[in-house]
Amino acid sequence: MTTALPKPKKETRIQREKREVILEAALDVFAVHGLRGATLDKIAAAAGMSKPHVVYYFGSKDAIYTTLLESLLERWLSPLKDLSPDGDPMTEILTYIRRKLQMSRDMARESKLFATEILHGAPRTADTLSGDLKALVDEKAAVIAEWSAQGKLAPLNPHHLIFSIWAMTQHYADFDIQVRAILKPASEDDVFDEAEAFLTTLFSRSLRPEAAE
Amino acid sequence: MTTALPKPKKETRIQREKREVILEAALDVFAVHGLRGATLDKIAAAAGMSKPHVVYYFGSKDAIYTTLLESLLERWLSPLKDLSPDGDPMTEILTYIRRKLQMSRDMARESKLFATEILHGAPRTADTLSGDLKALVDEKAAVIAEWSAQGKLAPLNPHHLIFSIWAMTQHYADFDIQVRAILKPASEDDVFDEAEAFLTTLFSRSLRPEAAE
DNA sequence: TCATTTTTTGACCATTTGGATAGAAATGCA
DNA sequence: TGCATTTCTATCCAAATGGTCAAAAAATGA
Repeated sequence: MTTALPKPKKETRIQREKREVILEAALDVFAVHGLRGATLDKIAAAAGMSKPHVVYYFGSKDAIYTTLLESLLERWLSPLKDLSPDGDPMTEILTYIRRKLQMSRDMARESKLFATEILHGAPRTADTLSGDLKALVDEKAAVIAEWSAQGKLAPLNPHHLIFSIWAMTQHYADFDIQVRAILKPASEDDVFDEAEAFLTTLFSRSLRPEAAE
Repeated sequence: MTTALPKPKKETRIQREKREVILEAALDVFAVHGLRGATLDKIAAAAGMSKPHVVYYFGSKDAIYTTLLESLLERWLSPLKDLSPDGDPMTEILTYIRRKLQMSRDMARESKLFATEILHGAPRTADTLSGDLKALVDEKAAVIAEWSAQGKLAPLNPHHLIFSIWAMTQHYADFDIQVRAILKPASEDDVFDEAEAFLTTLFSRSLRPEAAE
């Protein structure tokens, strides 16, 4: 993001493209090897350019990693942001689950990137977690709690409900190796179709207002 | 590693103790930094001995990691192994969930170790996953399916049920940083007590026979 | 066109790190 | 006690790796 103060200096087309190629290649490498396991050589090879060239565009391996994390965060959280207090409660939550599962299917590398980061202590995401992310989750948890209070959903701890949706949907991306080793599915799609049916059943049974005891 | 053929050579007490100290220290380091991020120096420092000494007992960093993985696997899977076809279905499953959650509380480092391993492609666990683990899961899934067929549980894809239990319980160990950043709990225990209540409610509602639609 | 800027890389460097060597200290055993 | 084995570490080495440098090649603009 150009600070625009000394030199607005529009980013050239070639710069935008090269940075994009590097980020794409780095995502591949980081998702498989993690930050420490990824090397500039591997990233450069995956991007089809020399190592100094990669450094020329980003300055350091760490900068690539940080840039990736930041640029993905927005897209990563958008399904939760879209959960609307004005919609039908059950529909809103089931839609959120489906969209999150869809992201595990389409953005498995990104999911693994975040998972590794948090697993290793989130050294460069800690602020976001207890700042923006906490605020977002608290806001949506309040929406869900309100739905429960109005009798539109069975009562269920809303924070843990959100955690459980994260855990279960991301599981299919982060631990895909294990899931596939056990299910031995004919196609990748089978897993996600089954998962969607399972999650829909699980949560609709638990959240139907009559389900309360 | 003595091949044990020419000399059975009973392991001395000091050997057993030192190896134990090293494994304990290595678990600390691997859980935080992953295989690549962990260095022999860090492990040696954590174990309170010199680097060559660590190598003397295990031969290589990789050997320590592999030994850890193997020696933990048994304990890791024991709660699922104990799920008995002869017990009360709902009790068996809720007990399994509670024991698995207990393990996330007491063995967070081990959970992170496995998570990182699988996340990065399970290069040295792939055989176990599609062999012993698959067999175990298939066996227990069959038990659950049978319970459903007998009308003792609401029908629910048993494989995905097991996945969901893994995902949700391990989430509290693997992503503890994120969970704590959002909940800001007064004590660690609060999180797990809430989680146990949540999971019990979620699964008992979904599995009660009447819950089927 | 030709000077200037940007893009690209081969060669190189310093640090980190896994691990080997050799020998010192401790221990066990006759 | 004295020899053999085990335990332990200081030191060193080679490979891997993040990053620099100088200079070539390509693009840009007057």
